[in-house]
Amino acid sequence: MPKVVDPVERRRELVEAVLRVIRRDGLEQASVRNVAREAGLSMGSLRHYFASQSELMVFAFRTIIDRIESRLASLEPEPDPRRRAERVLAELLPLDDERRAENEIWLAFTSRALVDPTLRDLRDEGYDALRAGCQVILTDLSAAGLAPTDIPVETERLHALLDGLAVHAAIRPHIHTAQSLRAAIAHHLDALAIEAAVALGIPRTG
Amino acid sequence: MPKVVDPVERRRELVEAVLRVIRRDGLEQASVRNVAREAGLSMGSLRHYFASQSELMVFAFRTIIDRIESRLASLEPEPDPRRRAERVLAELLPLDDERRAENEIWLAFTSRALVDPTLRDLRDEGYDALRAGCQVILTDLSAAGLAPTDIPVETERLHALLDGLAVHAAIRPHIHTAQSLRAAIAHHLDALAIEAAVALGIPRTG
DNA sequence: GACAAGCTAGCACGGCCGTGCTATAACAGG
DNA sequence: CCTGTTATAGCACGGCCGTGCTAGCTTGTC
Repeated sequence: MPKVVDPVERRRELVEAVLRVIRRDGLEQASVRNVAREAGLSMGSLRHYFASQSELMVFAFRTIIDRIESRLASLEPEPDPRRRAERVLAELLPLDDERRAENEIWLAFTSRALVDPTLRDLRDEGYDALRAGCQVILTDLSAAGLAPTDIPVETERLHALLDGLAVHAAIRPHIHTAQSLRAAIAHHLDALAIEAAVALGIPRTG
Repeated sequence: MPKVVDPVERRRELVEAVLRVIRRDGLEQASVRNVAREAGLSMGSLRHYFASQSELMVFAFRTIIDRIESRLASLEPEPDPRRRAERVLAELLPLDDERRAENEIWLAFTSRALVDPTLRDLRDEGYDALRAGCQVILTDLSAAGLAPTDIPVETERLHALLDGLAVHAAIRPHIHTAQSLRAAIAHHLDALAIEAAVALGIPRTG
C-alpha cells in the first residue's frame, strides 16, 4: 500500500484549505475547484479524499467543533469558580486570530444551515454543546453563591450574550477587541454575582 | 410614458420575490433567474428595474432596514420607561413570522457581508442603528433608576443579548418562541433594575 | 520484475450563473 | 397617426459549478 503522505494528514490539509477559502472568499466560493487549487491539488485528487462537496463541508465543520472541544478539554484546572468561568468563556470567544477565523466560519455555516439540511445536525450539535457549557458554568457559579439560582433562565441569557458577542466580533473586529470582549464577560459575571447576593439577602445596605 | 404598473410598485414586488427566495432557498439561490421566475417576470424585465444583481441585493437589504425603522417609528407613545423598553425591544426581536423571515435574511446578509464589501455599509448601518437604539433605551431606564449608569457597558451587553437571541431564534425557532424571547428580555430588564438599586444603595436589606 | 492498491491528474458532460444585447409590445405626448 | 420613451421578453456568450469517468503514476508486497 503506497503511503507517501498519511491520508489522515492529507484530509487535514484539505480541511485547512477549505477553511482558508471560506474565510477569505466566503462559503459560496468554497467549490471543489477552488479548494483543490488552494490545497495545490487537482479536483480528481481532492475527490479521492472527499467523495462529494457536501462531505467536505461537513468534515470541515466537524473539525471546527472538535477543535473547540479539545481546547476546552485541555484547559488547566482552576479552583476558583469565578476565574474558572472566565477562562472557559474566554476560550469560547474569538479572542485571537485563530478563533476569529473559526468564528467567521461558524457564522457562515450557521447561516447556510438555515437552508441546507445536511448541515443542521452539526449546527445543532454545536449549539447544544455551547448551551450545555453555559449551564455547567452557571450551575457552578450558583453553587458558590456567585450567580442566581434560576439556571435555565441564566443559561438562556449567557448563551445569547456569548453568541451575540461572537457575531459582533465578526462584524466589527476593531471595536470588539479581545479586551472589550473579556470586559463584557467580566461585567456580566459581576452582575450575576450582585443579583445572587441580592437574592440571598444582603449583609450590608451599601 | 407608459405606466401600466407603477415602477415603484414593481420594484417592491421584485424585492418581495427576492426576500421569499432568500428565505426559502438561501442567499446563494437568489440569482437573477430564480428571482425573476419567483416574480413571474423575465430576466430582461427584472434587469430593467435593477441593472445588476448587486443592486437588487442592496435594495433588498435596504428594504428590510427601512421596515424595521418604520415599525419603530410607528410605536405608540408609552410613558412608563420599563414598558417602553419592553415594547421597543419586542419590536426588534423575531416574535412573529414576518420578523422571523426578516431575521433569517438579516443573518444571511450579515454572513455574506463578511466577504462581500458591497454589503458592508448597509450591514454597518443596521448594526449602528440597533446599538443606538439600545443606548437610548438604557439611558432612559438609567434616568428612571431602572438600569445601571454605565451606559456604554450596558449597551454592549444588551446589544449582544439582542443579537444573540435573534440568532438563537433563527436556529431553534421551536425552542425560542415569542414567549421565551419576551421572557428573556423581561428577565434582563429585571436584572438591570436590581443592579441599579444595589448601586444606588438599597433601602432594605432583603 | 510483477502486481495490486492507493493516489493524482484531467477531461467531459450537463447545468446554472451574470450580463450584454436586440427585438417587440404598450403607452404618452405631439 | 407618428414618435419616442418605457416595459417586457428572450437569446447568446463566456464562465464556474459538481460529478462521473478514465488514464497514468507511485509505492508496498510478493
